Amino acid sequence: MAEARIVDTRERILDAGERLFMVHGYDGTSMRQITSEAAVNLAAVNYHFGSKESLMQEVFRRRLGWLNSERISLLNKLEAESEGKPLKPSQIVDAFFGTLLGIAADESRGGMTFLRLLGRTLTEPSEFIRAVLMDEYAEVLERYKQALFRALPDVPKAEIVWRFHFMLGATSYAIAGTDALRVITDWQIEAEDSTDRLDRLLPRLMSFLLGGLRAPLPQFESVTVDGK
Amino acid sequence: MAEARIVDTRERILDAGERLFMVHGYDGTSMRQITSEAAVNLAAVNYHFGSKESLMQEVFRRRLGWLNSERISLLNKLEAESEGKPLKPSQIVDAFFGTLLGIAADESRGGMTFLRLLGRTLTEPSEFIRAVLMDEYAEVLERYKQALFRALPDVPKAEIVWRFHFMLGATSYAIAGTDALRVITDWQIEAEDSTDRLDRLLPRLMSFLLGGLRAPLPQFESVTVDGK
DNA sequence: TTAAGATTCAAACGAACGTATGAATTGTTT
DNA sequence: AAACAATTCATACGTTCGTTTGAATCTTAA
Repeated sequence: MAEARIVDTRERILDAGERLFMVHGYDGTSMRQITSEAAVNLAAVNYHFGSKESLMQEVFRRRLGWLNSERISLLNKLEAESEGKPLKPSQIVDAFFGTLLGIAADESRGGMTFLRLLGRTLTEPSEFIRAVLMDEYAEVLERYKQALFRALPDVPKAEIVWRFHFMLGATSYAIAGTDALRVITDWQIEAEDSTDRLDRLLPRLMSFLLGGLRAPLPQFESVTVDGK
Repeated sequence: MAEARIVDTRERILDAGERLFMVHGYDGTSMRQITSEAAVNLAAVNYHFGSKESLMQEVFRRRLGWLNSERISLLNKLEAESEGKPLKPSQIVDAFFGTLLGIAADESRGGMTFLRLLGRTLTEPSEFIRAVLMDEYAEVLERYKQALFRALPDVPKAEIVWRFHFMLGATSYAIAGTDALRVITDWQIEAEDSTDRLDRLLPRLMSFLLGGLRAPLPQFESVTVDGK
């Protein structure tokens, strides 16, 4: 069976690349590491994907395609059910970030490995990676932005955009930095095993995000660094 | 004057490294790029710093030393003034994140360049970089964590730790990703010039962070993705 | 069974990497 | 001015990088 072999090789490369890019970053990962971990020949990456950059693109495309179409159809469903009335902010936030966090427990969608790769990549403004993310994300972000505008008609649009931005940051960091911060500090987050921690991350994060989204609007006059 | 020359060379290297590490990351930046931008000889980095890794360490140490001692003394001052009573959460958040954001407008402390480097580095779990950050950050994080515990005696400590974590993420992303997200989407955040945007970032972020910090506690039972 | 196509393989390519060296230059001290 | 130390410089070292190549192997189909 030729197809099985091809798929195996391609997917083994994608899996290895996903994991290694997550741990060491794009520039910190070599083709030899990838092909070695995937147990394929060095030339296989260039044969199947063309180049290292194309491999990175495919690593993202494989996961983001599903994630974002899921987000879109979830939003469509919510809006269909609401019959023209604005959605609740919590519904929107839940749909966007809940779908994302749901990947953590689903190894077939990339699991924590892909989530952490995505989290760290959002702060790496490498030119071609930004292009890939922009390509995959533009439509989804626009749809959710508009939904939030309708859900919060009294909040200035600029403020909503910023707070969406902050929510993305808190989330991406909550995922990507989970281990990093635990090492940076020696915080003992009580005795939660890792599945417990994961189960509880979503409600914890959601409370935080909604609290931030619905916070009182800032006052811009006479603001100083020391808060006086 | 020999000293002036030494300092010039060292600082030019540090400045160039800071900027290039911010743009391209550690692995994506070569010594030849750094020495070329700094207009010094290729061997100067190894002469003055010993290695590329040591240079990276020094780039952080140069800025984090001041930042964190500032944070500590600010907290000391606040606690001295409060005469044993717990601080207000907003004071603590202001002291920690306000000091950080204050760097943005202060070129002599690194400005936006260093802030964005710091932001993107927190999601890069490279071994030796983590060690540097841990070294510089451990004391400050512990002090502020304890202050938050006292300020919010009714909130479980694990919850506070998580929310501090989320706040760090929102902030780091707000800084590091400012341009990235503006490119990912084509959001027009009205007609604010960049200094206006910077002036308003702090109050905007602070409102969001405090809203998240003081949000209702999450309910862990029967939580589903769609929030029903 | 055999020809054609798809995939894997070992080996090599030039380029760029971080680092080291020893001579040349500059600055300081006597 | 001479001796000494500190710094800069051009150059080269050995490695590793991403990519390419052409032969070998495997799969599919006539």
